[in-house]
Amino acid sequence: MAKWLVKTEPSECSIDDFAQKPDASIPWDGVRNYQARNFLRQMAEGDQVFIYHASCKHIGIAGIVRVTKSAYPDPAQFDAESPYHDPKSTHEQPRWQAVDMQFVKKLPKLISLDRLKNMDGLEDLPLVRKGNRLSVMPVSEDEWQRILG
DNA sequence: GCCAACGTTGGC
DNA sequence: GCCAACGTTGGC
Repeated sequence: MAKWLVKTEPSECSIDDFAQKPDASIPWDGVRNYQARNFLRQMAEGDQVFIYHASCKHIGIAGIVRVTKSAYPDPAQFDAESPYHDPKSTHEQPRWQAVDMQFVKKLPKLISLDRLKNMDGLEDLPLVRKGNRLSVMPVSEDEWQRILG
């Protein structure tokens, strides 16, 4: 079972939004980057995912969710009213995918970006590399355990 | 296919 | 709010 990390602005969707509806599957949509999309496509039901809070006061990994539905066409791409609308996308050949995710747990204490940067064994994690903007990335089992450890 | 211009991300 | 880094767009 693979492990992942996704970035989010907590003002948009935070770990608390998942925690408030622990039984609900929440769509993870709006990914509009090809590399991130390709990782979304690889997600399988049951995969665990770190929720990373970005562009906010307390930056870092805030909790864990799991994939409840693997990739399907992101409805927002067809919605002309949506900020995620993509006029070049068609139902026949949708460009963008979404997955559904469900709450697993909130970490007792947020793991800050600063701590992640100073942790051994995370050198290959795109998150801590300078200038990296990838919003969906794989996390190896070893990296996952080091982060939780 | 190149690359300059532009837009976005995201830490600080 | 600033700005470095990066991705995308579009003219040529």
